[in-house]
Amino acid sequence: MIKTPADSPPESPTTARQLARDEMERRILASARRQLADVGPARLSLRAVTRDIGVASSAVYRYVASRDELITRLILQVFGELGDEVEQAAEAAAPDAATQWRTWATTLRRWALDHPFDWALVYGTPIPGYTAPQATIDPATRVNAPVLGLPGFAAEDLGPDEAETAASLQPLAEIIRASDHEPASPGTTFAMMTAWSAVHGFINLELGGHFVGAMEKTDPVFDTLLRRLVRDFGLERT
Amino acid sequence: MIKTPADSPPESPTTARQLARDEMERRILASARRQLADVGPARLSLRAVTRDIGVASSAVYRYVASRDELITRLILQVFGELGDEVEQAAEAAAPDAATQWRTWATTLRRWALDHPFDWALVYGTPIPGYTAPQATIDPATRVNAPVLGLPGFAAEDLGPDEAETAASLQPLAEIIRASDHEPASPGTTFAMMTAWSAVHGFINLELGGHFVGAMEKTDPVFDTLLRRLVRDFGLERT
DNA sequence: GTCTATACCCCGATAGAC
DNA sequence: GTCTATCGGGGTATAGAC
Repeated sequence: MIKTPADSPPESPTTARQLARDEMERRILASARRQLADVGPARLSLRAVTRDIGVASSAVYRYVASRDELITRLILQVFGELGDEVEQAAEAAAPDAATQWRTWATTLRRWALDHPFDWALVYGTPIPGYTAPQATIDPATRVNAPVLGLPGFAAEDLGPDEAETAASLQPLAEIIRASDHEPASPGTTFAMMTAWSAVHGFINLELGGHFVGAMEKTDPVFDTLLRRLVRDFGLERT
Repeated sequence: MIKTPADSPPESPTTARQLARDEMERRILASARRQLADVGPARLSLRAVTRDIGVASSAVYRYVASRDELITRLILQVFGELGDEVEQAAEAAAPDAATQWRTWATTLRRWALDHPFDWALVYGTPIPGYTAPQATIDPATRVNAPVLGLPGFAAEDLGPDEAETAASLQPLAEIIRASDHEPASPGTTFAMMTAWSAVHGFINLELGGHFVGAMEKTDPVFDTLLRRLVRDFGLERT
């Protein structure tokens, strides 16, 4: 893509226009993110965005088709940022399964505490009247990807009386297989869902203020929780 | 409080007025509950309530001081219903710790799945701009009360390197002590918080649709989760 | 691509007549 | 206790001029 001077003027009209468009989109999304913290996703308003960035209320429709589409783009952006975060943390951490898993969980919680409203947008109560389109699924799975294939994630197999549980977790096993990881036993998939639930539950209870009055500092308790999960799910043997 | 005929007419004016008032309050709260499912707590509207029950928009202010107060009364109502539910379930169940705890957790989840919007009001993402008053604390603790004093709730003690975790859980131990239960060790309070997190995490991930595509049936998985918690936290020995 | 203007809605809260 | 009227906001979305 080397341009000779004859090919185009130093600033081609297309490029300049595109730059302006990109900048406008950036401003819209940034303003919407700010609004998210103010009034929450359910009361996001396109007009408030236009007021915020100083354009006419109708101007925004050149960039965003509707309020719902704006929400979708916010979700994509948030999942993208959180996905980047956990990926970078995974790369920076030691490769053993125990460290990888604890890094993932602490990164998730740290990010949730630092961006509670963004977290709520994707993992909080669903927004009534809004249904996330299919396009949000892939970015969502990326957040969990770093721990999907961790070896040794299971302290024990499911018992013969837990066949129904094992069967119900087949889809997750299929996802793991499709991601080019070692096949996961029912004990593994069950352990993953359990650990996932425990982490999300702790984070959401903490964000909701439900620990106030029952817990002094939350960091050490979460840390102990992770240590137990690592031990109980056999991750420390790797 | 026996009334002779001379004391008051068959229907005293006070009583009739009070009955009408009660009925009106009932209608307001019922309509608001319906709205909760439609638009969510963030967009609850007093005007919509008045439209719904067929009175002038200003009439509602004789019964509710403000939108925030209506939300507070909804929260109190929801905690009340959920508290009744878990209490009744606890009474109907066998008294051993394992059964009591599993009953509590399954009742919680069943209620959440049956009343997802009511559940979200009290355990979902906080409503931006609204802060729950102190009066909501007691009804909230009643929901957890049935499992506060369960004996044997701890598989193991916290280690000496987990002193900070133990210290952080002191407030919970104090709550338990104040409720006339056996003193709870740090291992017990930690186990309680862990179990609580796991249950809430599962419920909220399920309600958020985050299990779709990864889990077929959720009931057996939750059941297995509870069995493991009971075993790991030493509840089955009682 | 931005603007004004517009159609047609929504809201919380209060004043004052009945 | 309920009403009408009102103040002073808010919103989605489109049409059409520039």
